[in-house]
Amino acid sequence: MRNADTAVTRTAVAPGPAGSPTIYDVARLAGVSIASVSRVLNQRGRPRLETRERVLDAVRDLGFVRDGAARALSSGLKEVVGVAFRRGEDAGFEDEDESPLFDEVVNRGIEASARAVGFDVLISTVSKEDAAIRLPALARKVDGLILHDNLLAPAALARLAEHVPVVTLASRPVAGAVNIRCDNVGGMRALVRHLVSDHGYRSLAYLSGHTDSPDNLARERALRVVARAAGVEVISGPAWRGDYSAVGAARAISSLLEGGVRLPRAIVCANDQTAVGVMHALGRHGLRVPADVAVTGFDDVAIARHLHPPLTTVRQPIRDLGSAAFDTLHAAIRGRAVAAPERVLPTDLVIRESCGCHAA
Amino acid sequence: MRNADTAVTRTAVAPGPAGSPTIYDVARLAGVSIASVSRVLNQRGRPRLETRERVLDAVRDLGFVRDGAARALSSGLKEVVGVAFRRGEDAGFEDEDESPLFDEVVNRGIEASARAVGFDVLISTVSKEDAAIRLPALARKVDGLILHDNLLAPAALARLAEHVPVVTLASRPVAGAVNIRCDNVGGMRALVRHLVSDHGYRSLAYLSGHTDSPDNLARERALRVVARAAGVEVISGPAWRGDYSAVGAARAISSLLEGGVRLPRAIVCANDQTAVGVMHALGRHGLRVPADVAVTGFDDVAIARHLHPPLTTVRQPIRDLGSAAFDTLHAAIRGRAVAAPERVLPTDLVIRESCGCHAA
DNA sequence: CCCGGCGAGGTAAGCGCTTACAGACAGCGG
DNA sequence: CCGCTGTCTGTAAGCGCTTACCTCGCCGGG
Repeated sequence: MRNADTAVTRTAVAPGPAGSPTIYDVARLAGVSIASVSRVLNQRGRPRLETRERVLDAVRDLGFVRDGAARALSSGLKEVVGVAFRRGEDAGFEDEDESPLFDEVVNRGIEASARAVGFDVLISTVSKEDAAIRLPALARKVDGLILHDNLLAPAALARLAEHVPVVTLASRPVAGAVNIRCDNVGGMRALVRHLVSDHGYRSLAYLSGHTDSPDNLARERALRVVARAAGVEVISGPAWRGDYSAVGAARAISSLLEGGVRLPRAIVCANDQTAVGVMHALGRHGLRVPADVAVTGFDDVAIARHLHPPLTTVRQPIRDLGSAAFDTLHAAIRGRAVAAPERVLPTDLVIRESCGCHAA
Repeated sequence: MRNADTAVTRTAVAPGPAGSPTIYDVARLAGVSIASVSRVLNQRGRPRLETRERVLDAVRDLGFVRDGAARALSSGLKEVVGVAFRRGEDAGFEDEDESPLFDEVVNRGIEASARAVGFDVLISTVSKEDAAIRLPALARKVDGLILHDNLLAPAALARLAEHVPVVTLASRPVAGAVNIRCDNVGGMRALVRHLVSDHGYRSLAYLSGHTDSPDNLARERALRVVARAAGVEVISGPAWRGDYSAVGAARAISSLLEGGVRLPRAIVCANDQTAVGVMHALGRHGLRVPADVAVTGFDDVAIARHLHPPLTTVRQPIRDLGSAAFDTLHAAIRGRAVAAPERVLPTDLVIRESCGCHAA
């Protein structure tokens, strides 16, 4: 009755959009109950072959696809994970950035893994200010959350994690939330040793990323530790502050150069984008890389290989970072697995030419 | 009863995730009915001030947020739009691309507009083969779809559009689906006229994008029309086929050069990424831009301004493309508005230096 | 003093699914 | 021939919300 009723109303009122067939329509056409339809669709029980076929035929004829909201409400699984990352706090957006590169690749990793198990990805850019309001709301539209950057203070994060599985990327582990990051220390150590031992450079500078990024902090610290141990000078100061972007880096280098500051033998950049900006600015001012100043990156983004000269950098398995984040989250969504509070992915030193090495 | 029941079960069984408070919990704590809670939350009717406050207090105390699936099922609005774009058909993914730039920026425009009305964005990359299966599924998780590239054949698209509002980007209008694109012809016309009339170049080549992209086709056609009218030679051939990516373009130029082909006075690229690759390859072979060969782009992506020399290109309001797509979709979701089958956004010629002009 | 009108709030019916439970029916042994 | 088992299918409850509809209490006017 309810069934016939709605069907009538529908075709009468809205023949266009909003008129998708329901499971009742399928059941009626197939001459079975909605339970049978659901069972066939979900492969539960052992429906008779004939039943199966009738249902499948009806599904095909009607072009029926289950409604996500109804399924989610009923089964308690939305099959959607939310991914939040920071964007557009300062600055208008015209010049804001030229490279969503890193996050974008991570997201692609997330998405690939998600699709493999039938999940979709709800992308949301959030500013740090409204994270406290937006994230809980986002949480109710998804089964779990992946947070880029460290969008939430530990306390707020822990509170959120009580209600929904949460995985953070390149942040710090917090009760209830697993953190995924790469081995910054190992990578940076290998890189600096190469510059110091193999090339014999005696002065370095670190052009930083966002100062509240754990990755950035860990990288800088590792550099300093190795440099100090080797008795190598580390030039630093407020002018050496970047923001992970090429424009920001170029700006920093230009103002350094125009201020007549002495440059180190090698500039170690917080990430590849920064290195792009640095090489660009250096080039503008007539400095050659690596002859005058060596430059290195971090991440091994696709462009790194195509720069002039090719960039020596530390490879992170960026895409894997995303896959790992999703897989961990998915495990948490499924059962109550997830042992370790943190998962660290390996990094590799990739030697190309910007450090002063020659192509083979 | 149901109410008390579930509450008890919950706190007993799952104190962690999955234990979000429901509207029943709020109602009980506030000492009102669920209808009142809902009314306060949705601002319907005129609840007494005291009722309002009790509800709001309870909501705050419990940290209650409405479940998206339940809301969607009940109200018929998911407040989510799906965005699908093509990715990873050919090639593994290691070298696949270096620039999600254009689509990414469009998506940001979509997201910004979506957030303004409380919508979220479900991102999904789809290959052309499984589009026919994945898109209908995606459609049932969202209120409307935005399709980048032309993922679906017109017939399939029209069928999909019968069930859910659809907006396409840079495609062709189809019954039931609105298309959003920019004024390719106007932009290209202005660009080619500048090269021909202002600079007097007598030979051009067009380094294409994907051959099944309507944008690409329109741009090439416009170029040919203007060139022919001016009696200017257009060099072409299978070697001039790119794929919108910098690596693809660099590869094309390199093989052209190594094949000893004569280059035109100016290379008009299908998009900015292509121009990046072209300039890079040209540089590698000792050719100067624009002295030996002029190069132009299309899109005016952020890097265009920072190239060496700065790129002359045609600006598309990329972000606006996304906003317009969302706004159009949103209108369709709301009521049955949406008159025109297509919306064309303006383009502007942006003259910088790669065409041969000098900086001011 | 009673009744109609009015407005706030409660009751309950769905939204389209999944699934526990019960019914129906066939095949079998006792 | 009855009852039991084991399959398959149907019935209906419920997921957490929104909202139509109705109740209740209060007020003013007749």
